[in-house]
Amino acid sequence: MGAAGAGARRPRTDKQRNRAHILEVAEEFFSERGITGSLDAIAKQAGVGPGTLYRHFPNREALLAALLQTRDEELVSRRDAIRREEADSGIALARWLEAMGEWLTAFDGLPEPLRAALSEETSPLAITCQGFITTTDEFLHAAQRDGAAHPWVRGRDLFLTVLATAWVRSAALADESSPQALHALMQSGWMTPRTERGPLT
Amino acid sequence: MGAAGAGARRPRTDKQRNRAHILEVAEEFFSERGITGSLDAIAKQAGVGPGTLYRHFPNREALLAALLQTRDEELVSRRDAIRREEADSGIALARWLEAMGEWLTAFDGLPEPLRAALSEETSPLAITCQGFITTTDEFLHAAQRDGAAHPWVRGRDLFLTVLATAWVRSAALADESSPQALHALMQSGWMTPRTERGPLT
DNA sequence: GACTATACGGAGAGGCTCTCCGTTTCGCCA
DNA sequence: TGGCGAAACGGAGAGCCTCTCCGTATAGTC
Repeated sequence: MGAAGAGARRPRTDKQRNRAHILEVAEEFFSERGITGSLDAIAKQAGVGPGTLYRHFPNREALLAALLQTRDEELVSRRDAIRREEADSGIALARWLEAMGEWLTAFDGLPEPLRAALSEETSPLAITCQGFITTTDEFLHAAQRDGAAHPWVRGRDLFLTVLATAWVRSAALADESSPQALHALMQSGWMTPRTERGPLT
Repeated sequence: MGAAGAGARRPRTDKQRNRAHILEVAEEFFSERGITGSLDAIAKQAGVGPGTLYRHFPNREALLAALLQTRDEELVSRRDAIRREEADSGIALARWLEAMGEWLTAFDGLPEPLRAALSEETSPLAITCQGFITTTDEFLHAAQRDGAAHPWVRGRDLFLTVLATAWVRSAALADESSPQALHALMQSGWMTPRTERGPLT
């Protein structure tokens, strides 16, 4: 089973090698200087021509999407871990939102293209976002069933809030207590007053 | 009184005319296409050379700051109106935050440079932001005195929240009810439960 | 080892920001 | 009203970026 066609050639090894190497270099590049650096510079540092880079990844968004795929899988693992470990649905939701927030700090400037992708259909990043929203909805519905979250909140809104919070973080960092404050603000926005429930820390 | 020096020449009329005309064109340009358009295109449309534009406004941020000054004054008027008209400090704060949010939609893409300006000292936009934060603090302190706002919130955090909300709005607009939802989320973040107080609409 | 599909590389087109300097225009004063 | 010097103009162009095109090199197959 599985041989698509007898005439199909095995893909060239240099292609795969180049792709992998470009990704390595881009990962380091974006991590250190943010996602707005020059793609030609990445190609040069990877020792390939610009044409090669653009053939593998037709634009910055595509390159970014490929880089995020690995991290995306890590986030899926965290999601499963939370599901497994956390009995309290409110805390589970809080942990999931926090995990997404951390994921969004992988590269400086990451929130921007994700926001842009949300408005477009044909973006590889849009699929990632949609997955996040779906998962958020699952955690949220559980929390709402248990009365831990306001019933009028939706997963999409929570995702947007986390995204926006990640976006302001770089400005907030100038003031050391702002990140916590924003986190608290956001949390007290969706969370119901925990009168009958234990402290959430 | 006030003649700085006897040798001071009156500024050239073409200079002032050009400056005003560039601002007119830029206002329209930014309003229609967002703030990321080509500055050279603005110069061309204004009928001046690029050199002239850049002599008046050394970079995009300076041009933006000049454009915002007029609108800034309008916001100051609204602030004064709120102070004059609104007795309930909680509602006053809510109205002020809403006014800032509207102000931030003047041009598509405006939140981004403002966030960037927050991290820098030498930006003309930073002064504007600082003014907003100060005013927010005033409304907030009054609201906190009256028990309408949580005591742990700070003006800076509220400003950042409004800024972030304005930033996600373009993505949120894809879904028509998101803006309201985000607004509600944010508001229930800083507002204390209004048990003893009238409904806020 | 030859043959062909496949991928590579880099020159370069087109666009943007911003600068520099020769030329023009304006305000002042006689 | 005319001349003069300061002030402003304008556009060529340097430098950087994204992305394309096509002649050349190379991997896989037989």
